[in-house]
Order: sequence, then structure tokens, then C-alpha cells
Amino acid sequence: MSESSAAKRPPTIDDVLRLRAAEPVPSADGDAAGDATGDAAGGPAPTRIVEIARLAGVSPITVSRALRQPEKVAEAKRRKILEIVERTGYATNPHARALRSGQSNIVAAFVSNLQSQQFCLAVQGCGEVLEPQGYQLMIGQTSYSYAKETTMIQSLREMRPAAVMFTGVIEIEENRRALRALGIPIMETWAYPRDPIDMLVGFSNIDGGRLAAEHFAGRGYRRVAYIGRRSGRGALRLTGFREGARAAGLDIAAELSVDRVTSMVDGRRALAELLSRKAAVEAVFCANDLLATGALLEARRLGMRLPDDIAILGFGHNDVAEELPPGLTTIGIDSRDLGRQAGAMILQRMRGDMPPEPIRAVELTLTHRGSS
Amino acid sequence: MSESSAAKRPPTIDDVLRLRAAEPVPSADGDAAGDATGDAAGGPAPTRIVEIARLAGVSPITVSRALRQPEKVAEAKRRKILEIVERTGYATNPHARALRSGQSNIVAAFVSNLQSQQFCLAVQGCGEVLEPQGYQLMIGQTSYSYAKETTMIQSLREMRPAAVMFTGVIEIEENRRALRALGIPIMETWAYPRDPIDMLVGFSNIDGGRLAAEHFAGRGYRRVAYIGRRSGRGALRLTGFREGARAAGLDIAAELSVDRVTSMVDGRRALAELLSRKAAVEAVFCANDLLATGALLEARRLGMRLPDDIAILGFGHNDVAEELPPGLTTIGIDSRDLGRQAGAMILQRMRGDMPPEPIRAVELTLTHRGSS
DNA sequence: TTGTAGGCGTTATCAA
DNA sequence: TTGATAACGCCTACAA
Repeated sequence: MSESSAAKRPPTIDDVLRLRAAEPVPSADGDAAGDATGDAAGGPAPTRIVEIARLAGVSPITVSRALRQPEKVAEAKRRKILEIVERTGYATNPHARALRSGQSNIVAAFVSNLQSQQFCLAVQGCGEVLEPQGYQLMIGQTSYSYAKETTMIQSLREMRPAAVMFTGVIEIEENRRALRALGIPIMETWAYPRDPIDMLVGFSNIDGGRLAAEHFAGRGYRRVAYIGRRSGRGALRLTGFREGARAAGLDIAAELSVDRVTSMVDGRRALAELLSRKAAVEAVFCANDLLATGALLEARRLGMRLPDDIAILGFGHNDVAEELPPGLTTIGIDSRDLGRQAGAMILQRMRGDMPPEPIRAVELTLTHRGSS
Repeated sequence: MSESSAAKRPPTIDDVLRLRAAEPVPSADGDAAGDATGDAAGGPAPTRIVEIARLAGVSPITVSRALRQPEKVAEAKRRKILEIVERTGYATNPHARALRSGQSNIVAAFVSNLQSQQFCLAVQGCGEVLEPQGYQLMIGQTSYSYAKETTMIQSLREMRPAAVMFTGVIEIEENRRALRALGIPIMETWAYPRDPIDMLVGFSNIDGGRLAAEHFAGRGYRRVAYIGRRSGRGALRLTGFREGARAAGLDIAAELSVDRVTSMVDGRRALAELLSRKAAVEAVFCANDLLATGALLEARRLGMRLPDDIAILGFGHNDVAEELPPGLTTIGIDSRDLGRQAGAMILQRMRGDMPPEPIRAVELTLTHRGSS
């Protein structure tokens, strides 16, 4: 840093412009070591609890208590200790703590896909609850691959987190056993199995599919179609859709299987394929919003009017779905809230309380917009 | 699990349907403990290196070496040890290792916004390089907040990661010092400051802005406008845009400041505001694709033809930008590749090699589509 | 309320 | 190439 030696304030426009591309000059250019954290006392921050203990004139265990169970330390001592900790910038070594206590502050969170807005929201919600309590989220991506899921679950044995959360449920029996064997809180989400490994905040994907069929029936569509995966949650949504359609007397004119969903293009293609079948479909239920937005865009590209020429219904409550004219009708949950609930339950279990109810359901809602 | 006791195979449709909503039954229902990982030898996996040492008839340190520096252990012993480790499912305790060796296997990655496709791609790319080498990414979100950034950087002192990566650069001097004081590899990205803290894989946002102006000039637009933030990277892109516009003789008819960008709606609003000014703008450069897609949608909603009535140019190479008719022209980088390069450099530094060049530039490209 | 003693599981160091 | 010894920093168990 050359022009500016200011600290403790947000950067101004000048700071920002300082970033202007220039010859790379790798390092600092002589700015005096000043009041950076840990240097307040004039030296590097202490790395061991004994140094704090010495400064405070108490034994190490008292410092330890002052940090973890302040109520167990006399007011005066506690204040003095915490003041010294604050001033010196001392930070507990989490490895030593975890080694001795057997308790880590890391919670592993696995998402099927980091690109998914809803999964990220759920993880964020979970982090909002856990981080203020001193836990750190470690995020991994399973990429909808059973092989990768298995590898990551194996790696948990090494990582030794305090708990694990998934944006999904674990289907492979061997993985379920491996998770149970960890002996830590395990949170599954995004479905409603009857036998979760440990805890669950979920919803019934079958109900979601049924809701889709009921919505179509209510709007007067008769010939309907499904686009989506036939495995995992897609299969469940399809099952519910079929049941709902049968109950309402709808005619399922087509079920289009899309195995890999990586972009809207997959939805575009699927709709084009569906239309090429000349099945005279009035309404399409897409198993997720990425497919649905692709289908919606394709329909408009072909000059079709929504919902008159074709109605489209998605799943997932994705943001983009709201913005694309005429607006995508979509079924979904409040993902951030799901994450918060999951975080709160995990927290309870880590603290040793068994939560009153290890299984919770979140509400599925349908947001009606112009596409149906 | 009731119907199915299968393991070691991907789930079939039947397994999936088993997940059908039902009465919540919290736990397992008597499936015999079997060959789950760690149980292959008939008992729980060993948790200490001495147990492996005993089984192999060697001392603990030899097992430790066989795992970390196999070349230093005699062939026969090494094979025997690794076979036992494999068979029993033993996993090294990372806390003990980190405590004794002072080396963690955790790399902290901070993104400004987890919802950003490009940032996630960069983190994914980084993980692709680091995870096979045994490192784990710990992901945090700074939410474009200097306060949160500061808090998270403080928490690094406790976390003691092996390295830190940011999808951005650190502007606040105090934070820069705190990071330097950690004494670990620090990676900054997404800009091109002349004095990175430690290492950088970046690009010049000023060049990006200039590229935008040059593109407009090349397509024959004269009256142009800017929509975006006036802090951080937005300010840099604006600076470059101004320079490019001046050099090419363009007329910047408006500069619209948008401070919080959370959804496309911000872009919609900004364009509406811009149009209300009756500035007869021909082309708009939006500092990011979220704003640009919002602007594009708003323009179409108003019945404007792109690019004839108005041209729109974004920044970020976002996926969605490709799909929205008529396709958004956008400037950007290969984010996954940036992440991979960053990961490789971090790896080199963690292994103690100073990489030949601590600063690398990635290429900015313009993808031309129908919106300009 | 505070302190003493000792060990969590691993690896650095030194010695053979 | 292998091993003995000790220490990393903290917290549990127990005692005062």
C-alpha cells in the first residue's frame, strides 16, 4: 500500500482506484507494522493458553473455563482474563481443543450441486444458525454422483466433523451405515423418507408431484406431460404426478426422461422433443425450474402463447423463474428456512439434547404466475 | 431400511420409491451390522496409529511414515501396513496431526456471494485441484460486506487453515495486515492490483470496462451509459469504460449508480430509471450480468428491439445470459480455469515452493450475442 | 471457585 | 531404514 495508510474504515473510491492495473510489485513497501490485530500489545499474538494464564496470574484451566464456561469463573478474574485475550488477540487452537475434547467445531454440509440457488440458500440458512455458535461449515459437492457421494462419506471418517448435513437423502445402504457409524448428528433434507438415518427436515416430493397434477386439473387442463429425471427426487415427483393425474382424471400424454440436467438447454431440448411427438399436450410439469425455464423460453421462441398454447409448471422456487415473462408457476419450499430449521436441530443434538421430534416437514407451496 | 438390504450398488427405482412418504419411523429397524466401512475386520475401525502398529508389528512412527512418506519405508513393511490400514478402515486423526505438525489440511475459501455462478465455479475449480491432494475447502461468504469480511478474517486466526483464497481482493489495510500476519499462502483473484497480499490470479477490471467501450465504438454506438456499483470492482469497470469512451470519442450520456445488487429486479429498475431520463441512450454497459439480464428483460417488456432500440452489454459470462433472447453480449473470464490456476499455485506454496510468478493474469473475452 | 495431574493421537527430533 | 522419546495445546477427571 502506498498512498493510503488508513485502517479501520471502509475503503473510499481512492482506495479502489489504487487497485488500478500496474506493474506487479509483489509485496508491501515498507509500511510500518502497526496496530494490526494481535500486535496491539506490541508483539505477536500469544498462541498458548499458558501465556494468557501467566499474564492474568491464574492457572491455564481457569483461562480455559473463562473462555468456554464464563459463568464458572469469578467475575473479576473472568473480566481480567477476557480483557487480556481481547487485547492480545489470543485465539484458541481448535486442533488441540478437538484432540483433547473429542469435539470438533466443523459441520460438514454436502450439496448435490453448488450451482443450485436453493441448495445454497439452505446451506446459508444452516450457517446462519451455526456460525454464531462457533461452528464452521465445510461445504462439499456430490454432483449427483453416487460414486462421489460415497467417496465424500468415506472422507468424513478422516475429517471428524461434529455433524453432517445433506441437501438430499442418502439412498445407498452402505453409505447409510457408514454415516450411522460416525456416531454424530446426521441431517437429511429435501425428501420425506420413512426411515431417515438420524434427523430430517423435509417434504414429500410425491406430494409435490400430486400438487402439480391438482393444479393442472384445477385450471382445466386435461392432457398433461412430465419432463424430468426418473431417478432420485424426479422419480418421486413423477410418482405423485401420476397419482394426482389418475385421481383427477387427467391424461398423461407423455413422460419425457431427462437424465442429466446441467442447463436450461436441457429444458429447451426436452420441450422441443415433446412437441415433435404431436401429442397435443396442454400442460407440462417439469421436475425442476432449470428444465422449466428452458421449456418456457423454447415455447416463447416458437411463438407459443403461455398458458393458452401450452402451460408450464416448474419445481424449486427459483428466482429467475419470476423474472421470465410471463412468469413461471412453480412449486417449492422456503429453502433458507429449511436450512435454519436444520441448523437449529443439529445444534440441539450437538449440545446433547435429543430434539423432541427428529423429523420435521416444511410446507410445499405453489406460486402461481403467468405460465399456467 | 426394510425391503432392501442391498449395498454396493446404485439405488434402483425401487429403492427410490421406498422413500415414499410414510409415518415417520425414526431409526433403523434391526438390520444386522454388516460389512460397512470400518467393519470389514469385524469390529470398529481403529482410531489410533498404535493399533495399526501393533497389527503390523512395527512402531507407530513407521506407520506414520508409511502413510505420509511411503518412500522412506521398506517395501515389504509398507505394503503390509497399507494393507492393514485399507482393511481396517483406519483414518488419521487430522486434529492430532495438525496439532503436532502445525500443518492443517483445511483451505479457507471466501466468496463475496455464494449465489454467484462464477464465484462458485472458481471455488469448484480450486477444489478440483486441492481435494485430490488431501486438502479440504472450507467455504465462507462475505456478502460484499466489509464488516463481515473483517469478522471472517479474524476468525481465520482461530481456524488456522493451511491457506486462504478469496474471490476478490482485500482492500482494507488492516485486513491485509492481518492476513499477512497469518504467515500462510493468501490468494486474491478477480482484479489486478499492483500490490497483492501474496498471490494473485486476476484480470484488470479497468481493461474490462475499456473493452466494453471499444465494443460499443466498433458497433457504431455513440451515446452510451453505465449501470453498476461505484465501489469495488464496479468502480474499476466504470473507470475503464470512461477511458475507453473518451479514447473512442463516445458520449457517456448517463452513469447510474446501483449500490445493492441482489436480483435482476435491480437491473430492471435501473434501466427503467435510465430510460425515464430521456437521454437517448443507444447502448448500456452493465457492470454485471445480473443487472444486464434485468435490463434486457425490462427492455423487451417495454417492447424495445435489441440491439436496434437499445444495446446491452453485461459482465460475467453468466449462463443465463446465453439463453435469454436475443442473447446477452457479455465480457468475462473462464472462472473455473481461474480457480484451477489459483488452486495449483496455492498447492505449490503449501509444499514450500515459491511459485515462479506469484501474479498471473487470465484472459478477458467478449462473447458477442444478439443484444449488441 | 480454583488448581493439579495427565493424556488425547500424532509427528519432530535425535539416536541407533 | 527403524525406533525411543518427548512435545504440540488443550481439556477431562479429580482434588482441594
